[in-house]
Amino acid sequence: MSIPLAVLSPADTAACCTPLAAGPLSTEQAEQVAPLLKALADPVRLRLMSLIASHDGGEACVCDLNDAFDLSQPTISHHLKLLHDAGLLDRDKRGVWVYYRARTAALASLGALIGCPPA
Amino acid sequence: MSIPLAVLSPADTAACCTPLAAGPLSTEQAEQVAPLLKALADPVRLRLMSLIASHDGGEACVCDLNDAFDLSQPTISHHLKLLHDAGLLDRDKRGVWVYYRARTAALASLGALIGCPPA
DNA sequence: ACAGGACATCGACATCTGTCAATATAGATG
DNA sequence: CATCTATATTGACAGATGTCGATGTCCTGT
Repeated sequence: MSIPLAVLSPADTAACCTPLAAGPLSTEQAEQVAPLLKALADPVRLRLMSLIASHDGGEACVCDLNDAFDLSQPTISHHLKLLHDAGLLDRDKRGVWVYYRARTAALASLGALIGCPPA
Repeated sequence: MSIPLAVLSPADTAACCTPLAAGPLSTEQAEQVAPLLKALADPVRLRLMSLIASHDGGEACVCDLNDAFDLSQPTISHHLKLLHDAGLLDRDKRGVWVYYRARTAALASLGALIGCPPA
């Protein structure tokens, strides 16, 4: 199933700069956006996202990610699942390895909703 | 005490567009940013921020905010405290009333870190 | 000084979250 | 098939989080 980003992604929000300040969010909108922020709101998951997003080709193998943390393999797998379930990561299994790719469109929409640097 | 936004606010991040993808976040950076996201990662607090940020003069009285939710007054007070402690809201007591103001600079820095719409 | 209203703090509670060790699954290779 | 390796799932547990009712604090009028 695809990720419902309708709240975030319409072209008019691309006009940029704190739609948060553009008008009160509806309860429904808030309840759709909060889970995305919650998925990002953890130091480990933030680092995972930045590691993946900044990796060559915009994707990274789990095997590389495990080594970057002082955490157990199941814990990393758990965080990756949360990010994937939230729609912030795409998953691609190739042979024995699994590659995750950052959904930059989702990140951009989220960032735009929170606030952009004032032109 | 002032809020440490050094991780976010230097002018070079204003260049915009997913610094998340610009390079791996350090553990320290991730641990500084995550609490800000965590403060925002709740439907009630998201609505509070948008209500305050979009209110006349960029500030709102608690008395108005309480009415906008189906929650007890202590609960709203609690959420406001979290946002204030995270550095996303300024607090200003005037007489019997307390006014909260959105820290748009903090929001903009956060938004820029997560991602902006590709130019 | 007193009473009333606006907001914060406290204590309690159920639920959610991050972590691990143990185990399962699935693909590659002998 | 048997085995090894990479990743996911499960079960358990300590600690964090959202909510409330009760109570405290501080300002303003009377």
